[in-house]
Amino acid sequence: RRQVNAEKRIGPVPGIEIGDVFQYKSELNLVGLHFDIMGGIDYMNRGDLKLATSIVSSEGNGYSDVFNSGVLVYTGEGGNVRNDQRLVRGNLALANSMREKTPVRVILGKTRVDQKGKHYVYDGLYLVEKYWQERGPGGNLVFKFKLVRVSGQPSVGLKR
Amino acid sequence: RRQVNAEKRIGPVPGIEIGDVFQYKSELNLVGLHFDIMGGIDYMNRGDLKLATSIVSSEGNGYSDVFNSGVLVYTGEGGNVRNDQRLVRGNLALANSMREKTPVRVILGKTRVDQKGKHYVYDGLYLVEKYWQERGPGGNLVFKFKLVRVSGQPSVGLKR
DNA sequence: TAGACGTAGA
DNA sequence: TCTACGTCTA
Repeated sequence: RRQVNAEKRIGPVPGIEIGDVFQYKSELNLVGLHFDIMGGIDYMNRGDLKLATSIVSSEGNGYSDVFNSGVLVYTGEGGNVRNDQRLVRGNLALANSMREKTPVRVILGKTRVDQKGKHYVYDGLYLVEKYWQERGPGGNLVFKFKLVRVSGQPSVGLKR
Repeated sequence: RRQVNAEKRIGPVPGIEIGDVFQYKSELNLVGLHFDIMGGIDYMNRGDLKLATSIVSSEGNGYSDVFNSGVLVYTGEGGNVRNDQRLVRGNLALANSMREKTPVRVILGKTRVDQKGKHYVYDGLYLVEKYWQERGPGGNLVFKFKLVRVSGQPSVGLKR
């Protein structure tokens, strides 16, 4: 019993298709889509450079991500009402992914219809187009990352 | 993608053998051994009666469970340094299981050799022999449940 | 809406 | 050691 895809990688994961649905975030770990069992941003090292591998955009956690037709504005991690987010860890990895033009897997966490927990839909590869800082609801600085879906990928369509 | 054994039950779970090892607590959920993804005590209703289905005894969480040759002294749930544990939820279910003589699946959570997380070993069916209250390290009342392994089951032996 | 013995990587 | 957008049941 080891994960099928135990290796962290950038880009598609063999055997996983766009629109695949997972019941638990831990399943994302098992199949190799997203190894960070709690965090929303997963990344790996290429030499000394942290590069993002995948992000999970979860509904209803107060992060006010914006998702529309292949464009996702994703809120960075860390910080709180009294502390600004810093360009480290996952935030740094996303910034590097922009510079290096490496794709990021996007998984959308959606509240179930019965409101019990979430399910997760793999939405394919995105590129980080830009990022900036803005004030969060508590007044602290948060990072925002604009990701744009790589064209030519099948739409999720009815499976979602 | 639904769990293989989606039905809560008392007693053995089809397809699961003593000594089976699981890498994540969420896998216990997937296979139907233990549905409560966070809690240590899982239970179900038989009519109005809560009965325990399974417990996870995790090393290193400060619960000072005692495990020796088929006898487990398991600490109840709830309470804290300022509040006594109450005979509700999982604690109540274990007490009822004693009275009704219904078996409880026991899963042992063991810290990995590399100290990174835990793995979980199914140890078979136990019966609650007695329970009592005692003072925890913080002075509050906690429940202790003495469970005894049902005889005639294969030993875990080398698989563990 | 609260409560529950969490987990893996940096 | 700390951090990380947790998740399900009653």
